[in-house]
Amino acid sequence: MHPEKYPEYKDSHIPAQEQEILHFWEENKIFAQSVQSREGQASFTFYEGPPSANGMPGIHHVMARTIKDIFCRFKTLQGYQVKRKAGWDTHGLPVELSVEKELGITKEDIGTKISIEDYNRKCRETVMKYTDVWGNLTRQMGYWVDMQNPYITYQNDYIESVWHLLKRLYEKGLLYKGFTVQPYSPKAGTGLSSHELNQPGTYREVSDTSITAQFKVVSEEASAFLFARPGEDVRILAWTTTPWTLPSNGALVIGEHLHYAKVNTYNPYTHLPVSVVLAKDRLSAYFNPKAADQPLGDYAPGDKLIPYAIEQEFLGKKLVGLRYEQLLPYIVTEELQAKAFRVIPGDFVNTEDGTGVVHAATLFGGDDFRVTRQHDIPAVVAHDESGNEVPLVDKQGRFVKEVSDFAGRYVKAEYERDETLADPQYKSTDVLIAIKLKEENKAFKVEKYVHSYPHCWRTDKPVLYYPLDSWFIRTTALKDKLAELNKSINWKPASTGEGRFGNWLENLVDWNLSRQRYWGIPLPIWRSEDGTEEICIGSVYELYEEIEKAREVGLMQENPIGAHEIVSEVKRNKKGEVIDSQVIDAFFSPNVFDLHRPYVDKIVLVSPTGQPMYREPDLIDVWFDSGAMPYAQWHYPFENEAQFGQHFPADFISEGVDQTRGWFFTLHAIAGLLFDSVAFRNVVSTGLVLDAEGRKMSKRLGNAVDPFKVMATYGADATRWYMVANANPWDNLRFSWTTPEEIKEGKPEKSDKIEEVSRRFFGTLRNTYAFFALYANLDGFRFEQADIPLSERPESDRWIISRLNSLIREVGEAYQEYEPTRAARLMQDFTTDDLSNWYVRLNRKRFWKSDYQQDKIAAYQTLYTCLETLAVMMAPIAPFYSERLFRDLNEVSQRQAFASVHLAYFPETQAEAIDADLEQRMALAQKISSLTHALRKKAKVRVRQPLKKILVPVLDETTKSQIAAVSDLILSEVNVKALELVGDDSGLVVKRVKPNFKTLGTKYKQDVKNVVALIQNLGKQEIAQLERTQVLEKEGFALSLEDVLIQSQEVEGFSVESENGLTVALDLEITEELRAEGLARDFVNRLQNLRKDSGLEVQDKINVAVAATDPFVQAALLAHRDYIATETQALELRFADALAEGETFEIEAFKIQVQMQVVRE
RNA sequence: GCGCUUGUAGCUCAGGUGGUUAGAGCGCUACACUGAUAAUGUAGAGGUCCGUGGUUCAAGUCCACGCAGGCGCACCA
Repeated sequence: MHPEKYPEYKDSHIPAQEQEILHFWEENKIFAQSVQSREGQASFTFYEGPPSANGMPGIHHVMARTIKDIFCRFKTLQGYQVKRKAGWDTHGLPVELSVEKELGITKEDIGTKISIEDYNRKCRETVMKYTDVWGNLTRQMGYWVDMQNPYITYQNDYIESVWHLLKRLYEKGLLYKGFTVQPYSPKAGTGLSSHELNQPGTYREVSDTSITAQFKVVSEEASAFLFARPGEDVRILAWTTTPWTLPSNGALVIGEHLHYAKVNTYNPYTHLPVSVVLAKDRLSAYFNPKAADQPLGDYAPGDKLIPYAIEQEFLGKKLVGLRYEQLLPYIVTEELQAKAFRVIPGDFVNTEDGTGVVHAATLFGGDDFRVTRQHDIPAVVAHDESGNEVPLVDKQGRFVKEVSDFAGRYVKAEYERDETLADPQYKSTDVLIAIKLKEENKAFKVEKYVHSYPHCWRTDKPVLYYPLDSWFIRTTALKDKLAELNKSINWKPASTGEGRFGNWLENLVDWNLSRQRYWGIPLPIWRSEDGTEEICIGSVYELYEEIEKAREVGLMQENPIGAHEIVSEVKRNKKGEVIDSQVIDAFFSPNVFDLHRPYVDKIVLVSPTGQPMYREPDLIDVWFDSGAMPYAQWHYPFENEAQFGQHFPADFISEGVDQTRGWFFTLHAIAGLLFDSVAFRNVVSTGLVLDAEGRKMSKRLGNAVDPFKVMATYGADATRWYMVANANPWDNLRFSWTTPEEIKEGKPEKSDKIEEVSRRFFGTLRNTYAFFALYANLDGFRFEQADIPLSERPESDRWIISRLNSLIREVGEAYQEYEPTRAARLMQDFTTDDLSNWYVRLNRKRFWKSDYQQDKIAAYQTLYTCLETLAVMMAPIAPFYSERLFRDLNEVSQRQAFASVHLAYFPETQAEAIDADLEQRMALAQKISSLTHALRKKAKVRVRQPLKKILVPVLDETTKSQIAAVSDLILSEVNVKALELVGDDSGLVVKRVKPNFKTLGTKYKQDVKNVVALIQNLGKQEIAQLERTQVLEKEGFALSLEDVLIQSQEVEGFSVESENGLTVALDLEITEELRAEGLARDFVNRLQNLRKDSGLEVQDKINVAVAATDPFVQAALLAHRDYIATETQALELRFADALAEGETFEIEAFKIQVQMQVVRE
């Protein structure tokens, strides 16, 4: 059984309708069907970037998920099988912070007030706090993703896959232990996160000893330009506020584009002549201008004023590569001599203070570390007893023994005990270093300097930037490959791929995996205490086996991971005695063992030489978790190997642009490093959703938009459509809408774009459907007849079908190219402009007037086809209304075998139905109609008044025949009797020429202006001559026909309108005959209104009596009696002298009495 | 600071490879239409194309330098 009638809706509440559709989907498992029905077809792989269920979803999630949904649905319509597994990101700092907030604790309390065990248990509970809300959002917005079997990053299977990947990296030599330079508090013995460093009060004004040191330039070929005479002492000046880093100096950094100067002067401490190099902008800080004119030779040691002379100036890049002598040679190695002590460029150098030259100590500064790495400058290091490389300052903040002069001394006075500081003889290390440098002619200036410096929030002591152990993935080793692979990825927008992502890859540094935290995937590496032996565990079973080894040597009492189950086969004789027993197999059965901390920390393994090995305490970066999802979501390689193979790499992913260095990178890196492949082929990076003022949405500002509220007001479709159609997904979206409360309060000045979409697009589409349903139901049209061939349908039908097919092609291409905005706008324009405003408006009469014959059926079929096709094409963006529309149509017609639009197939373009010429003709018809309307308006002649003719001057034959073909359409649209095309020969057309700049520009260059003036002043004869002979000589210029555009802009004797070269003239003369017809039409109009006001149904018949005194009116009505009767469905139109009762119509100056009676059958 | 991105009408956005009158929708104003009617159509007003300089016969479009907003990076997830 299927319905006979198309549903007609009165006063429909859209969100409620969407609820109905949700129920339909759920009851009939449409989502599951949309996947199952594509079984065996090519698969289209989509990866869901896991959201953290730890926070509430915002409106931007609707944006991101709409984009994901669109392409998954589109590909399904194309016949691909699109599985989409949901996922949850469950680890990481935000979870920890929210737990700490909830419990009112800090990181400090972990291990004391709360055990790691309890803390992690709390994290596990908290992280899924909002899953219900997320589930609701997913459902409400119509986002189809498989929430039944999501991957969850904290699950053991997931962790095991991650471990497997880490082990593979380890085996390839891509996982190593190194260090990063981080803020470090020697007194607390711990690194500080930037979070901790951003606490109020950590940055304080302190007064430090600052030293401007002299670095002696090595005289060689590259530096020859600096040496004015043999044996000259040339030194580069560099300034530091941390003198304790000077023994570790490895390079000097300059700004390539900064200006530097070489100055001849004397050292203020040793009084020796010296030539120093520093930034030109900094000269005034080091030299007194009063001494500028003083001859160098006049200087005597001890003089207050030290003379100086600027010898030469140059750009910083000239200094790059120069070598200098090591300042404090405590550590001397061949490698250092070969590679270090060079001038290198750095983009962070400025001339606000110092000398414009920055001293770099690889291990004691973030910039220093980065810039020296980039230029392959080795770090200055000592060695401990085990031969490991160690920095020149130990973890307590003291110089190591190699720094002989200061061995064992704290590098900062603040670290000393109070008694030590109380000693009047005490001199800080900074000061001692300054003294030493002064004595050795290596200091140019020493002074106290007040600046802001970070302090540890726990000990109040200054922090050091210090190298701390970290585990890294050697991404730099495969940098080129990653960049190469990136080129094959289709990025939307392309600039994110080439620019943001491409640059990131170019400047890639090794990926620091280490996090000193509690809730995350533990690094599966066990190490002996001396660091000489280590093992990386790649599976739960491997861990089991290693524990067994440890158990054998007594390091572990039991094996918490699992057990081998020994299965024995025992044979007994009849008496029940054992005659044979045999171990036939051993199965490993894992225990329920949480792979998180603290449990894994308790596991001690044994090295091949018998040393105990302890787990490296770090957790891994949660970004590795999410980057591992292509593998770990399937528990690959332990299970689902085939599944994985089929679904790698992804065809499509999409996330916010802020994920560029996040998920996009980690996916790419892991796939590139381990699988020599991209992880995704197409990626749409979406922009941000901002508030109406362009500010970022945040809880703090209170401008966050609640997605549920928006959808409850306008429904998911309008919200989705608005987001897609309004701007490209990669542009930021200014989300503007008016809440129901604001409407009540009356805030009309705020624009509401969702409402606009809802009304303008969905409203029009609903109206168009309602129009169709109304008449189709009356006529019983159920699309039972065969399709009427296009050739037998009228021009306007063929036109809209042609437009529809063009639309199918364009929309298909737009989706295919991941341009959803283009697709949405195309469909929107088609619906409002072509379908509703032109096709339906022009063809209304065919639906309600004529008999139920071929022409009418053609009209129904045409409109039906447009609506149905539109429903399928818009389904990816507006899954709800498209479903409603499709089902409302299809339930009656049963044309398609699908219960849901989402099971249907994307329409194919019928190339033969596209008629470019027809589309051009119709465009002309639209333009001419519009111009005619404009003329009527100007003359204040109402549309119901028929007019005699319109004149259209046309010069070329193609346009002529095109207009002729659509003249009937135009005439009925504008209510004019005739359309006359006037050609060249009529003598009515006045021609105008416009310069064609494209040809003129290349031909005349500078003379263009003169030629243009010439062309604009061409007379009638000259234009005619140019047309005839193709050329015209005037004032020395040889014009050819292609240099001008000829247009007919006027018609003699008529008022005209023109646009883009098309001109229309309207004959405004109204004959008596026309006037009578106009009156009849007005009469019909009034009568129709009366019918409607009286509440008659469309199909009701009436009898009409008219009393009109004026002879003109009588004659007019009589002459058009049949017309009036047909239009108004009057069975009888009777004329009377006077009527006792009834309505009075006022038309022009006439009063007409009318009585109307319904005819009941 | 570095990198990416955006800036066009009151609002939201279009404006291949440079071509002279810069467009659309909404909003506003006026008018029209009235068997799609809590719809619809037509027209009008509304622009320093962020600024400055340059290239060019010609710049919203190309180049340089700025200004403003947004995002990312600066070892934060």
